[in-house]
Amino acid sequence: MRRQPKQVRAQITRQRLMNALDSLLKERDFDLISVVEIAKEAGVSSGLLYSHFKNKADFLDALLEDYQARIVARLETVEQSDLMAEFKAAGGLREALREIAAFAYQQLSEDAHILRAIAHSLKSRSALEREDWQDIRLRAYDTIAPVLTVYETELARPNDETTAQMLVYFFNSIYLEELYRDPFQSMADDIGKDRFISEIADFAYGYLTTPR
Amino acid sequence: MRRQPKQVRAQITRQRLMNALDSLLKERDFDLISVVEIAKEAGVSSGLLYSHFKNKADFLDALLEDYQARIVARLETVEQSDLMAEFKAAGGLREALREIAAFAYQQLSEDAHILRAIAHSLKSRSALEREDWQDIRLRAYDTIAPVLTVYETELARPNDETTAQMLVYFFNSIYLEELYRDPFQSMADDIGKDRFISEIADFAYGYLTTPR
Amino acid sequence: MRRQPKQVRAQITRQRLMNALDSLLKERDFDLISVVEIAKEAGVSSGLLYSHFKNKADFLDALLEDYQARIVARLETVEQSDLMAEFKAAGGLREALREIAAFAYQQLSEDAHILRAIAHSLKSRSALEREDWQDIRLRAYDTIAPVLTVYETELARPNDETTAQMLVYFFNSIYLEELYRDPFQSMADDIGKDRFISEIADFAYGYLTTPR
Amino acid sequence: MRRQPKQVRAQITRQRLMNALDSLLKERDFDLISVVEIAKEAGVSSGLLYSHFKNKADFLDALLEDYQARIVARLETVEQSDLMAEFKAAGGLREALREIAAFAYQQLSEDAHILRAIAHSLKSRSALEREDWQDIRLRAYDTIAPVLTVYETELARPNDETTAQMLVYFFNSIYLEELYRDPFQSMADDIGKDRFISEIADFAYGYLTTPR
DNA sequence: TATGAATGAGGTTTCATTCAT
DNA sequence: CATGAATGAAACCTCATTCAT
Repeated sequence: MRRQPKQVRAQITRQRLMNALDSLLKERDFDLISVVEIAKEAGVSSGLLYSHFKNKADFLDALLEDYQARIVARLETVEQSDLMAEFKAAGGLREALREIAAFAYQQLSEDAHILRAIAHSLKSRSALEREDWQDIRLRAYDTIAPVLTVYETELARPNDETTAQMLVYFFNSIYLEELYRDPFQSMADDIGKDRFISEIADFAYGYLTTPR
Repeated sequence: MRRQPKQVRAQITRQRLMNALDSLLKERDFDLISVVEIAKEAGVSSGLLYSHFKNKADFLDALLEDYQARIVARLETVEQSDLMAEFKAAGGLREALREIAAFAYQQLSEDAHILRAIAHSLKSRSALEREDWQDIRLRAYDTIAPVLTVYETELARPNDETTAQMLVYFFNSIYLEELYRDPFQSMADDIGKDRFISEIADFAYGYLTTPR
Repeated sequence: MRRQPKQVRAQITRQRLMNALDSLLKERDFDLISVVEIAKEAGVSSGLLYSHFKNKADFLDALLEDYQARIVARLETVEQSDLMAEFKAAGGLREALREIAAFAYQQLSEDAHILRAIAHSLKSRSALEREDWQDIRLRAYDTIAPVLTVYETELARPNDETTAQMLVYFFNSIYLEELYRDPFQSMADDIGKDRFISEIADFAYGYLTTPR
Repeated sequence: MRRQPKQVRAQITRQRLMNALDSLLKERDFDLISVVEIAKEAGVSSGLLYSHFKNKADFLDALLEDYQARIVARLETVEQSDLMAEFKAAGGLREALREIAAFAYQQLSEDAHILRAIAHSLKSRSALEREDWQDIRLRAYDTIAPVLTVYETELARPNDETTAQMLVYFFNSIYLEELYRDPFQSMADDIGKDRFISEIADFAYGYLTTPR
């Protein structure tokens, strides 16, 4: 077996560590995950983590940065995707919002653990570093805005930045609470996931179609 | 069983410990607060905590139980208060919802750290013990339902349990995210607290006045 | 109810503390018994212990000294008792030794916990203080010696100090091990208490009736 | 399951920890020895103990298990050794018992601290786990029995299990008391070690040669 | 690069002892 | 005398981090 070129091998290790942490974050808070556990999950030694990252916090940062890049790429993709076309071709605003609500739910299901980690991590940071994350909110707004424009006639509210931001904020907050809440308190479990999403879409629809 | 201090001095100390924890929970998760810190904040020695509570977890439980009793009492008070009368005497549903939204925001501002601690604590508990907390959600629903009834003619949605529950859930989720989020991501800071509350009330109003 | 005279009241408390410790020593080593436990068992407050004794170790010392006085008194009593007469009037040396063995076993059953505590306590003491305990061994020898004299014709060994001391030592060691050993290793449980005592008496009998 | 160190270095450290504990047990009860002390004695940091053993109790268990294996091996060795041949070729039962008594004393001198630790440890165990230790008693009996058979004509007592067990029990109890007792109470110090052993052998000899 | 043994600071908890009441 | 709240040293244990191999 030929040895992997050093750089490539290091890249692979780095990725395995990242995946390991990502995986463990789905079940536990970052603080409750030990370096040894991450290493074991990644199938490498714990010391190796410190060849790749300055320390444990820095490791989490790296994961979050990677995620950031990925989510920006994904949002860009969405903007030009069939999905976007579908949103625009829906029967009307209500229908479009239901699709958006379902899409947002699905996206956030996948990323909830990361977003929680971000929230957690942001508490120990300077204001400066936060800007990148604020960018993402703006991007999400850029994605929603064009769809709203398509159904502008149905809107009772100005199709401005605040409106779009409130929508993004709304979906984010509701879903993150839902997804990170323990199962026994979940609305989605109480009334069914689809019904839940539909009700959430109705909040958004009602908001948009009621004059300010 | 947690022991029931008989002496006045002990009661005072117990309260100081509780207040210290309550205060620290406003800035940090329970897991990140050390017993020594709590004791220092309370102005007592660390060992003393263990004459009042079996261990650190039990200490948090005691705080949450106290809070539970307080919140139940408060909800009962609200049900018969002038506030309730005000809600019912508002100019209409929209006006009532704004008042409710403002009231809910103010209440949750005070309790957000405790509710976070509850969510955190619930993760390590049996289903049985959760029931008390579910009761509280039902109580909140009992508080909102009568107000909705007053404005029943304005509702496009059935004035049933699901509707009221969605409302409670909505306020809870949105506000908890807002209040526990770090300030740099806060909508209330971006657009102003009153405007934020007003927008949130509009989500609720739109939801209620749009046919299902 | 008239208040007890101070001195008497203090004496009673002291005795209750002593009894509490004595009682607890039957189930646990001194180190594993907390001051609070002793106080609770005695029905007094923990601080009170320190009005009567300098510290925890001093408290044990006091108990042991009391025991010492009691045992000396008891040995004196035995020397002039019917029991002694019985030993001397037994059918022969073997019979006498069986009675002595049974008596010693019964006495040590009652005192095993104290003797253990003594052994434990002696490890942290100066040689000087030990003398009192050596006295007791001599006393026990004084008790046995006259009985041996009665059956002197049966002895194959000189009726001297060493012989008597070996006997005392023998009973002490065997019984203390037996009584303090955990039940699953006990010979008395394996072959029956009476049989065990009889075998032990036979060791003594064989020892005494075999020429040096 | 205790983990099985794979690396040589780890094995050495493990042994150093074991030796350190073994050494400290010679002067103090396990409960009175702190983890920090053990680590200091072993020349390592305290935390390291926990990479080798689950906790302090588990650490003692490991030591005892190692000892158990060693003692079983040793008993097997004795059974086929020159020593055994010597016992059998002694001038007679009395001579043989003196040799056995001396041998047992020497063995127990080396192991007294461990046997004390076992006794102590057994108090917090289930009956099941004790069986291994009972095996050892039986093994000791197996070692003595063949010697007794050689001198069967001198025995006045049946050469059966009870007899052999009483002998093992006798040596164990007497010697453990003697060796663990503090020096100022020791018979061996009072009358000389060899004399003491000789007297002890005489107890055994008298027991065996006196009809039941 | 990679390993995992080793470190040591820091966390929770216990308990003998003191002291205000 | 008596109480029990309060103290603080010391115990066990965890885990991020370092470093010899």
